[in-house]
Amino acid sequence: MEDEVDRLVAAWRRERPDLDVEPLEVLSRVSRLARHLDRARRTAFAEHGLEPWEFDVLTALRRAGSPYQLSPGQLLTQTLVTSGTMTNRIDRLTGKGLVKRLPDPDDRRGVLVRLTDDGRDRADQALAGLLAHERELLAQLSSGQQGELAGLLRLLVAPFDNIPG
Amino acid sequence: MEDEVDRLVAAWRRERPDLDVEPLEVLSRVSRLARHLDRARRTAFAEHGLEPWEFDVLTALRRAGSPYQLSPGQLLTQTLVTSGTMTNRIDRLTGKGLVKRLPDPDDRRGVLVRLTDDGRDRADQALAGLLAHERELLAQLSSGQQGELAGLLRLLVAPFDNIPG
DNA sequence: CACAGGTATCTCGATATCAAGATATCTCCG
DNA sequence: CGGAGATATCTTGATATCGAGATACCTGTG
Repeated sequence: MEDEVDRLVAAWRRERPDLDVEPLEVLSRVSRLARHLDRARRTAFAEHGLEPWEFDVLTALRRAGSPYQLSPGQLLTQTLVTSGTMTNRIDRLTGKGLVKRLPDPDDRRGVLVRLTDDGRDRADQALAGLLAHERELLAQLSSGQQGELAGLLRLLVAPFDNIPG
Repeated sequence: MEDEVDRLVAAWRRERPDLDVEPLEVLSRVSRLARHLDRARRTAFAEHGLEPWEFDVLTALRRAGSPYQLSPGQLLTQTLVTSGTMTNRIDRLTGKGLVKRLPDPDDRRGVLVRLTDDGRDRADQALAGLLAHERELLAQLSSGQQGELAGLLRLLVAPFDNIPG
Protein backbone atom coordinates (compact mmCIF):
# COMPACT_ATOMS: atom_id res chain seq x y z
CA MET A 1 0.00 0.00 0.00
CA GLU A 2 1.14 3.53 -0.76
CA ASP A 3 1.82 6.03 1.99
CA GLU A 4 2.36 9.75 2.21
CA VAL A 5 6.12 9.37 1.87
CA ASP A 6 5.71 7.58 -1.45
CA ARG A 7 3.80 10.61 -2.68
CA LEU A 8 6.38 12.95 -1.19
CA VAL A 9 9.27 11.17 -2.87
CA ALA A 10 7.47 11.03 -6.19
CA ALA A 11 6.85 14.77 -5.98
CA TRP A 12 10.52 15.50 -5.36
CA ARG A 13 11.57 13.30 -8.29
CA ARG A 14 9.27 15.32 -10.49
CA GLU A 15 10.31 18.72 -9.15
CA ARG A 16 13.98 18.08 -8.50
CA PRO A 17 15.07 15.23 -10.77
CA ASP A 18 18.67 16.34 -10.21
CA LEU A 19 18.60 15.32 -6.53
CA ASP A 20 18.90 11.86 -4.99
CA VAL A 21 16.12 11.84 -2.41
CA GLU A 22 16.53 8.19 -1.43
CA PRO A 23 17.35 9.03 2.23
CA LEU A 24 13.84 10.35 2.68
CA GLU A 25 12.39 6.89 2.07
CA VAL A 26 13.74 5.88 5.45
CA LEU A 27 14.04 9.02 7.52
CA SER A 28 10.83 10.78 6.57
CA ARG A 29 8.98 7.60 7.42
CA VAL A 30 10.65 7.49 10.80
CA SER A 31 9.65 11.06 11.57
CA ARG A 32 6.11 10.70 10.37
CA LEU A 33 5.56 7.39 12.10
CA ALA A 34 6.84 8.88 15.35
CA ARG A 35 4.39 11.71 15.00
CA HIS A 36 1.51 9.31 14.46
CA LEU A 37 2.68 7.26 17.43
CA ASP A 38 2.73 10.34 19.64
CA ARG A 39 -0.89 10.97 18.85
CA ALA A 40 -1.88 7.37 19.39
CA ARG A 41 -0.01 7.27 22.69
CA ARG A 42 -1.72 10.44 23.83
CA THR A 43 -5.15 8.85 23.48
CA ALA A 44 -3.97 5.54 24.95
CA PHE A 45 -2.66 7.25 28.06
CA ALA A 46 -5.72 9.42 28.45
CA GLU A 47 -7.56 6.28 29.63
CA HIS A 48 -5.19 6.24 32.57
CA GLY A 49 -5.17 9.99 33.18
CA LEU A 50 -1.56 10.38 32.11
CA GLU A 51 0.22 12.55 29.55
CA PRO A 52 2.96 11.04 27.40
CA TRP A 53 5.63 13.07 29.16
CA GLU A 54 4.38 11.83 32.52
CA PHE A 55 4.55 8.27 31.30
CA ASP A 56 8.11 8.72 30.07
CA VAL A 57 9.33 9.92 33.44
CA LEU A 58 7.36 7.51 35.60
CA THR A 59 8.35 4.46 33.60
CA ALA A 60 12.01 5.42 33.59
CA LEU A 61 11.84 5.39 37.38
CA ARG A 62 9.80 2.19 37.41
CA ARG A 63 12.39 0.42 35.27
CA ALA A 64 15.16 1.43 37.62
CA GLY A 65 13.81 -1.10 40.12
CA SER A 66 13.33 -0.69 43.84
CA PRO A 67 13.64 1.86 45.39
CA TYR A 68 12.54 3.43 42.08
CA GLN A 69 14.77 6.44 42.10
CA LEU A 70 17.06 8.22 39.63
CA SER A 71 18.79 11.58 39.43
CA PRO A 72 17.36 14.26 37.11
CA GLY A 73 20.50 13.83 35.03
CA GLN A 74 19.84 10.15 34.49
CA LEU A 75 16.28 10.98 33.54
CA LEU A 76 17.57 13.43 30.93
CA THR A 77 19.50 10.84 28.99
CA GLN A 78 16.56 8.47 28.99
CA THR A 79 13.93 10.96 27.92
CA LEU A 80 15.98 13.17 25.59
CA VAL A 81 14.75 16.47 26.96
CA THR A 82 16.68 19.46 28.32
CA SER A 83 17.39 20.05 31.97
CA GLY A 84 14.94 22.93 32.22
CA THR A 85 12.21 20.71 30.91
CA MET A 86 13.04 17.98 33.37
CA THR A 87 12.99 20.34 36.34
CA ASN A 88 9.56 21.45 35.25
CA ARG A 89 8.33 17.88 34.79
CA ILE A 90 9.53 16.84 38.22
CA ASP A 91 7.80 19.87 39.74
CA ARG A 92 4.50 18.94 38.17
CA LEU A 93 4.74 15.25 38.98
CA THR A 94 5.57 16.17 42.55
CA GLY A 95 2.48 18.35 42.64
CA LYS A 96 0.39 15.38 41.53
CA GLY A 97 1.95 13.20 44.20
CA LEU A 98 3.45 10.73 41.73
CA VAL A 99 7.11 11.38 42.58
CA LYS A 100 9.03 13.13 45.32
CA ARG A 101 12.43 14.78 45.47
CA LEU A 102 15.02 13.58 47.96
CA PRO A 103 18.46 15.04 48.59
CA ASP A 104 21.29 12.89 47.24
CA PRO A 105 23.25 11.74 50.32
CA ASP A 106 26.47 11.47 48.31
CA ASP A 107 26.41 14.77 46.42
CA ARG A 108 24.95 17.93 47.82
CA ARG A 109 24.41 19.38 44.34
CA GLY A 110 22.31 16.40 43.50
CA VAL A 111 18.75 15.27 43.89
CA LEU A 112 17.08 11.89 43.67
CA VAL A 113 13.64 11.59 42.21
CA ARG A 114 11.67 8.73 43.70
CA LEU A 115 8.41 7.19 42.59
CA THR A 116 5.58 7.18 45.12
CA ASP A 117 3.43 4.08 45.52
CA ASP A 118 0.71 5.80 43.56
CA GLY A 119 3.19 6.71 40.83
CA ARG A 120 4.34 3.12 40.57
CA ASP A 121 0.80 1.82 40.17
CA ARG A 122 0.00 4.38 37.51
CA ALA A 123 3.15 3.52 35.59
CA ASP A 124 2.36 -0.19 35.68
CA GLN A 125 -1.20 0.31 34.51
CA ALA A 126 -0.27 2.68 31.70
CA LEU A 127 2.48 0.37 30.47
CA ALA A 128 0.10 -2.55 30.13
CA GLY A 129 -2.32 -0.35 28.21
CA LEU A 130 0.40 0.96 25.94
CA LEU A 131 1.68 -2.50 25.08
CA ALA A 132 -1.80 -3.62 24.13
CA HIS A 133 -2.18 -0.69 21.74
CA GLU A 134 1.27 -1.16 20.28
CA ARG A 135 0.70 -4.83 19.64
CA GLU A 136 -2.25 -3.89 17.46
CA LEU A 137 -0.19 -1.47 15.43
CA LEU A 138 2.46 -4.11 14.89
CA ALA A 139 -0.04 -6.72 13.76
CA GLN A 140 0.85 -5.57 10.23
CA LEU A 141 4.19 -7.34 10.62
CA SER A 142 5.14 -10.93 11.19
CA SER A 143 7.27 -11.74 14.17
CA GLY A 144 10.26 -12.16 11.89
CA GLN A 145 9.69 -8.80 10.24
CA GLN A 146 9.49 -7.12 13.63
CA GLY A 147 12.84 -8.54 14.59
CA GLU A 148 14.36 -7.46 11.33
CA LEU A 149 12.96 -3.95 11.68
CA ALA A 150 14.21 -3.66 15.24
CA GLY A 151 17.68 -4.73 14.15
CA LEU A 152 17.88 -2.20 11.34
CA LEU A 153 16.66 0.60 13.57
CA ARG A 154 19.22 -0.32 16.19
CA LEU A 155 21.97 0.27 13.64
CA LEU A 156 20.73 3.81 13.13
CA VAL A 157 20.06 4.69 16.77
CA ALA A 158 23.16 3.19 18.33
CA PRO A 159 25.56 5.93 17.18
CA PHE A 160 23.38 8.58 18.83
CA ASP A 161 23.03 6.63 22.05
CA ASN A 162 26.67 5.69 22.41
CA ILE A 163 28.68 8.59 21.06
CA PRO A 164 27.37 11.34 23.33
CA GLY A 165 25.37 13.79 21.29
CA MET B 1 26.17 -2.51 19.06
CA GLU B 2 23.83 -2.01 22.00
CA ASP B 3 21.54 0.97 22.21
CA GLU B 4 19.42 2.60 24.89
CA VAL B 5 16.38 0.54 23.90
CA ASP B 6 18.28 -2.69 24.52
CA ARG B 7 18.93 -1.46 28.04
CA LEU B 8 15.33 -0.35 28.42
CA VAL B 9 13.96 -3.71 27.31
CA ALA B 10 16.37 -5.61 29.54
CA ALA B 11 15.25 -3.50 32.49
CA TRP B 12 11.59 -4.26 31.85
CA ARG B 13 12.30 -7.97 31.56
CA ARG B 14 13.94 -7.81 34.96
CA GLU B 15 11.26 -5.69 36.60
CA ARG B 16 8.18 -7.05 34.87
CA PRO B 17 9.00 -10.58 33.69
CA ASP B 18 5.26 -11.20 33.41
CA LEU B 19 4.89 -8.75 30.50
CA ASP B 20 5.77 -9.23 26.84
CA VAL B 21 7.59 -6.01 25.97
CA GLU B 22 8.57 -7.05 22.47
CA PRO B 23 6.64 -4.18 20.82
CA LEU B 24 9.04 -1.71 22.41
CA GLU B 25 11.92 -3.12 20.39
CA VAL B 26 10.40 -1.51 17.35
CA LEU B 27 8.31 1.39 18.53
CA SER B 28 10.57 2.83 21.19
CA ARG B 29 13.36 2.84 18.66
CA VAL B 30 11.17 4.73 16.23
CA SER B 31 10.33 7.38 18.82
CA ARG B 32 13.86 7.79 20.06
CA LEU B 33 15.35 7.89 16.59
CA ALA B 34 12.84 10.54 15.58
CA ARG B 35 13.85 12.62 18.56
CA HIS B 36 17.52 12.35 17.65
CA LEU B 37 16.69 13.23 14.07
CA ASP B 38 14.81 16.33 15.18
CA ARG B 39 17.88 17.58 16.98
CA ALA B 40 20.16 16.79 14.06
CA ARG B 41 17.82 18.52 11.64
CA ARG B 42 17.68 21.57 13.86
CA THR B 43 21.42 22.05 13.59
CA ALA B 44 21.47 21.19 9.90
CA PHE B 45 18.88 23.86 9.13
CA ALA B 46 20.53 26.45 11.31
CA GLU B 47 23.19 26.75 8.59
CA HIS B 48 20.45 28.03 6.32
CA GLY B 49 18.68 30.17 8.91
CA LEU B 50 15.61 27.96 9.00
CA GLU B 51 13.74 26.17 11.76
CA PRO B 52 12.51 22.63 11.17
CA TRP B 53 8.90 23.75 11.13
CA GLU B 54 9.72 26.36 8.50
CA PHE B 55 11.41 23.74 6.39
CA ASP B 56 8.40 21.45 6.62
CA VAL B 57 6.02 24.08 5.32
CA LEU B 58 8.27 25.55 2.65
CA THR B 59 9.22 22.19 1.18
CA ALA B 60 5.61 21.01 1.11
CA LEU B 61 4.88 24.02 -1.07
CA ARG B 62 8.02 23.50 -3.12
CA ARG B 63 7.06 19.91 -3.87
CA ALA B 64 3.65 21.00 -5.08
CA GLY B 65 5.33 22.41 -8.19
CA SER B 66 4.68 25.71 -9.90
CA PRO B 67 2.95 27.93 -8.89
CA TYR B 68 4.01 26.52 -5.51
CA GLN B 69 0.75 26.91 -3.66
CA LEU B 70 -1.41 24.76 -1.37
CA SER B 71 -4.32 25.34 0.96
CA PRO B 72 -3.69 25.36 4.71
CA GLY B 73 -5.73 22.17 4.87
CA GLN B 74 -3.43 20.39 2.44
CA LEU B 75 -0.47 21.59 4.48
CA LEU B 76 -2.04 20.07 7.61
CA THR B 77 -2.13 16.56 6.25
CA GLN B 78 1.46 16.79 5.09
CA THR B 79 2.91 18.23 8.27
CA LEU B 80 0.71 16.49 10.87
CA VAL B 81 0.03 19.58 12.93
CA THR B 82 -3.26 21.11 14.03
CA SER B 83 -5.03 23.92 12.21
CA GLY B 84 -4.21 26.47 14.88
CA THR B 85 -0.55 25.65 14.55
CA MET B 86 -0.67 26.00 10.80
CA THR B 87 -2.38 29.39 10.95
CA ASN B 88 0.37 30.53 13.26
CA ARG B 89 3.11 29.13 11.01
CA ILE B 90 1.70 30.81 7.94
CA ASP B 91 1.50 34.11 9.81
CA ARG B 92 5.15 33.93 10.77
CA LEU B 93 6.37 32.79 7.37
CA THR B 94 4.39 35.64 5.83
CA GLY B 95 6.11 38.03 8.20
CA LYS B 96 9.48 36.75 7.00
CA GLY B 97 8.44 37.16 3.38
CA LEU B 98 8.79 33.48 2.54
CA VAL B 99 5.13 32.82 1.71
CA LYS B 100 2.04 34.87 1.04
CA ARG B 101 -1.66 34.26 1.45
CA LEU B 102 -3.98 34.53 -1.53
CA PRO B 103 -7.75 34.13 -1.57
CA ASP B 104 -8.92 30.87 -3.12
CA PRO B 105 -10.87 31.88 -6.24
CA ASP B 106 -13.04 28.75 -6.06
CA ASP B 107 -13.98 28.77 -2.36
CA ARG B 108 -14.48 31.91 -0.38
CA ARG B 109 -13.80 30.11 2.90
CA GLY B 110 -10.46 29.07 1.57
CA VAL B 111 -6.98 30.46 1.26
CA LEU B 112 -4.00 29.53 -0.86
CA VAL B 113 -0.52 29.78 0.56
CA ARG B 114 2.07 30.52 -2.07
CA LEU B 115 5.83 30.40 -1.88
CA THR B 116 7.69 33.62 -2.68
CA ASP B 117 10.81 33.47 -4.84
CA ASP B 118 12.89 33.89 -1.72
CA GLY B 119 11.00 31.09 -0.02
CA ARG B 120 11.61 28.77 -2.93
CA ASP B 121 15.34 29.43 -2.91
CA ARG B 122 15.57 28.83 0.83
CA ALA B 123 13.66 25.57 0.52
CA ASP B 124 15.93 24.33 -2.26
CA GLN B 125 19.09 25.16 -0.35
CA ALA B 126 17.91 23.61 2.88
CA LEU B 127 16.79 20.44 1.15
CA ALA B 128 20.21 19.89 -0.36
CA GLY B 129 21.80 20.41 3.04
CA LEU B 130 19.40 18.04 4.73
CA LEU B 131 19.98 15.26 2.23
CA ALA B 132 23.72 15.50 2.71
CA HIS B 133 23.33 15.12 6.47
CA GLU B 134 20.86 12.27 6.14
CA ARG B 135 23.09 10.36 3.77
CA GLU B 136 25.76 10.35 6.45
CA LEU B 137 23.40 8.96 9.05
CA LEU B 138 22.34 6.21 6.68
CA ALA B 139 25.90 5.22 5.87
CA GLN B 140 25.44 2.59 8.59
CA LEU B 141 23.18 0.68 6.21
CA SER B 142 23.77 -0.92 2.85
CA SER B 143 21.56 0.14 0.01
CA GLY B 144 19.66 -3.13 0.30
CA GLN B 145 19.11 -2.66 4.01
CA GLN B 146 17.79 0.83 3.42
CA GLY B 147 15.26 -0.50 0.98
CA GLU B 148 14.21 -3.20 3.37
CA LEU B 149 13.85 -0.75 6.22
CA ALA B 150 11.82 1.63 4.09
CA GLY B 151 9.50 -1.19 3.10
CA LEU B 152 8.88 -2.34 6.65
CA LEU B 153 8.23 1.20 7.82
CA ARG B 154 5.79 1.72 5.00
CA LEU B 155 3.73 -1.18 6.30
CA LEU B 156 3.41 0.55 9.65
CA VAL B 157 2.77 4.07 8.41
CA ALA B 158 0.35 3.29 5.61
CA PRO B 159 -2.66 2.59 7.84
CA PHE B 160 -2.28 6.00 9.47
CA ASP B 161 -1.88 7.81 6.17
CA ASN B 162 -4.73 6.10 4.40
CA ILE B 163 -7.41 5.47 6.99
CA PRO B 164 -8.02 9.06 8.09
CA GLY B 165 -6.57 9.58 11.54
C1' DC C 1 44.86 23.64 50.99
C1' DA C 2 43.39 26.95 47.45
C1' DC C 3 41.77 27.40 43.02
C1' DA C 4 40.32 26.40 38.22
C1' DG C 5 37.45 23.85 35.72
C1' DG C 6 33.80 20.60 35.55
C1' DT C 7 29.17 19.02 36.91
C1' DA C 8 24.15 18.94 38.69
C1' DT C 9 20.24 21.30 38.98
C1' DC C 10 17.33 25.18 38.71
C1' DT C 11 15.56 29.87 36.92
C1' DC C 12 13.76 32.76 33.49
C1' DG C 13 11.98 34.60 29.26
C1' DA C 14 10.51 33.56 24.70
C1' DT C 15 7.96 30.70 21.81
C1' DA C 16 5.56 26.81 19.44
C1' DT C 17 2.03 23.75 20.12
C1' DC C 18 -2.48 22.02 21.16
C1' DA C 19 -7.58 21.71 22.06
C1' DA C 20 -11.77 23.69 21.75
C1' DG C 21 -14.66 26.77 19.98
C1' DA C 22 -16.03 30.70 16.67
C1' DT C 23 -17.12 32.25 12.06
C1' DA C 24 -17.98 32.07 7.34
C1' DT C 25 -18.97 29.44 3.46
C1' DC C 26 -20.27 25.41 0.85
C1' DT C 27 -23.18 21.22 -0.40
C1' DC C 28 -26.77 18.37 -0.86
C1' DC C 29 -31.19 16.57 0.10
C1' DG C 30 -35.97 17.09 0.24
C1' DC D 1 -34.90 26.94 -3.07
C1' DG D 2 -34.13 26.49 2.05
C1' DG D 3 -31.94 24.70 5.81
C1' DA D 4 -29.02 21.20 8.21
C1' DG D 5 -24.78 19.59 8.48
C1' DA D 6 -20.11 19.49 6.70
C1' DT D 7 -15.93 21.99 5.81
C1' DA D 8 -12.01 25.64 5.89
C1' DT D 9 -9.74 28.66 8.48
C1' DC D 10 -8.87 31.46 12.34
C1' DT D 11 -9.01 32.82 17.45
C1' DT D 12 -8.06 32.15 22.15
C1' DG D 13 -6.10 30.55 26.44
C1' DA D 14 -3.34 27.20 28.64
C1' DT D 15 0.82 24.79 28.69
C1' DA D 16 5.21 22.30 27.58
C1' DT D 17 9.46 23.01 25.61
C1' DC D 18 13.85 25.09 24.73
C1' DG D 19 18.22 27.84 25.33
C1' DA D 20 21.05 30.44 28.01
C1' DG D 21 22.55 31.69 32.14
C1' DA D 22 22.82 31.40 37.41
C1' DT D 23 24.06 28.95 41.54
C1' DA D 24 25.99 25.62 44.35
C1' DC D 25 29.01 21.99 44.85
C1' DC D 26 32.66 18.64 43.61
C1' DT D 27 37.45 17.20 42.01
C1' DG D 28 42.02 17.09 40.73
C1' DT D 29 46.29 19.69 40.42
C1' DG D 30 50.08 21.92 42.15
